[in-house]
Amino acid sequence: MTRDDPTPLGRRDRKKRQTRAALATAALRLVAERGLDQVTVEEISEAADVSARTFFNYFPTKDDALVGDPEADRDRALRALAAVPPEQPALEALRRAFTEVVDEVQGDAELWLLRMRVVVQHPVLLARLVSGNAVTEQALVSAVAARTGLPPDDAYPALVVAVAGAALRTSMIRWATCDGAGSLAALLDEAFAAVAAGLPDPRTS
Amino acid sequence: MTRDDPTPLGRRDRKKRQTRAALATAALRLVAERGLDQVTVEEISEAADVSARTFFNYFPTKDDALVGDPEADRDRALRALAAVPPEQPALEALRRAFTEVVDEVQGDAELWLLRMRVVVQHPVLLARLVSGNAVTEQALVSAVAARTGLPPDDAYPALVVAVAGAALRTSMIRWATCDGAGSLAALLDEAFAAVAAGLPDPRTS
DNA sequence: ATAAAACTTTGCAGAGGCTGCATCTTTAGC
DNA sequence: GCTAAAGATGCAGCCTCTGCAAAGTTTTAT
Repeated sequence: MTRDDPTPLGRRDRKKRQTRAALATAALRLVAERGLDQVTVEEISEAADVSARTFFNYFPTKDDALVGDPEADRDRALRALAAVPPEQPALEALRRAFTEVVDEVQGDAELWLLRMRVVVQHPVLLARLVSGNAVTEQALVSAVAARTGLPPDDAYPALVVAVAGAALRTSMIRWATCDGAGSLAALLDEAFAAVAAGLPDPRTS
Repeated sequence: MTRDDPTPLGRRDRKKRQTRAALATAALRLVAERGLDQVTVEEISEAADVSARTFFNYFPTKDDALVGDPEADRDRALRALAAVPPEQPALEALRRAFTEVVDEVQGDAELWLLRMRVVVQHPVLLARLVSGNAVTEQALVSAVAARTGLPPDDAYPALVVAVAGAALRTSMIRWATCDGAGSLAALLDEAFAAVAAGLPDPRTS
């Protein structure tokens, strides 16, 4: 009758995840209430019931506690991208890869809505959210270059990835400003459709 | 025989510009040599022959000394955008606005090549370069919304602006990685043409 | 020319972000 | 249980950035 534990993690790793989550949510909650500069690391740590020093064992920066875990998202996106058959055009492949990420986001809607609210009110963080993608972006560019077989100095891979990223970003912001009403995936599809159509001026439609 | 001074600035403003430029170039040079974390504000200030305290009278942040003057670029872009007749589609209007900015960049090629080299090696700065645009972007979104007459909650303006920004960013990085060989304006036009065509997969052409 | 006004530079003190190191506690594996 | 690895904590210290007040300099008005 003993089922496989869905999480083969020991108590130690469980506690780590727990502490990390506690710090992240405490940070988001406090910053949402008071603003970025009115919250110190010490206050965040206290809210999560750990020492201030421990905070920096989990996040290299105060900001990093607010923007989530870009590495996880990157891995997810890369795996999803690799799963799309190479015959598919790059833009469509990226749309599918991002759909994966977007599903994850909508699964944690509560958390992500709070996060996006905080992020749009503090452009420094928006920057950080994008720069977390700077690493991601490079990986995606390489993947696209490989799948299209283009020479490594071609402009296309970097351009598609950057544009697709722009579509994802605006979709997420739009989703958050509507307080999560509606499907994020649908917004993303709309955005990608508009891009694939060459962004025609809507007046002339 | 007294000609009009081409710069109607007093000695005070001239010195301010001079100091600002000295700080910015010193910062870029030092960071290019040693890396972002191996340069302190005190060293930058010393290289520019002012006190460390004065540095912060010019730039709110060490990073800000490296990314240039986004406000100036924003104003230029907005003015250029306003000058494009409203019948032109939004994407084309943005292309022309950015051409203005790009001309300015290529005018200061030396400085901008150094800046881009520094920026690509420090994603945090890339972030800052983009976030300087976060303010710019909002202004551009409003301008596009106004010129297209779309409802303020429409997704289109934010999407075109973000995508156009992505095209600008990748073009500038591409230009810098080729050490400024070739015309930045030409690269930008290529990128915008690809976007306007819907980013078709280059293999199927 | 001179004095007042306006602005800049600078030093100082201090808060907060962040790191390295040593120590102590908890957990995992035997 | 015992030992070794890993995490948590405290502490000292550097750096970024800000407010304040004391110079010093440029501009303006007389």
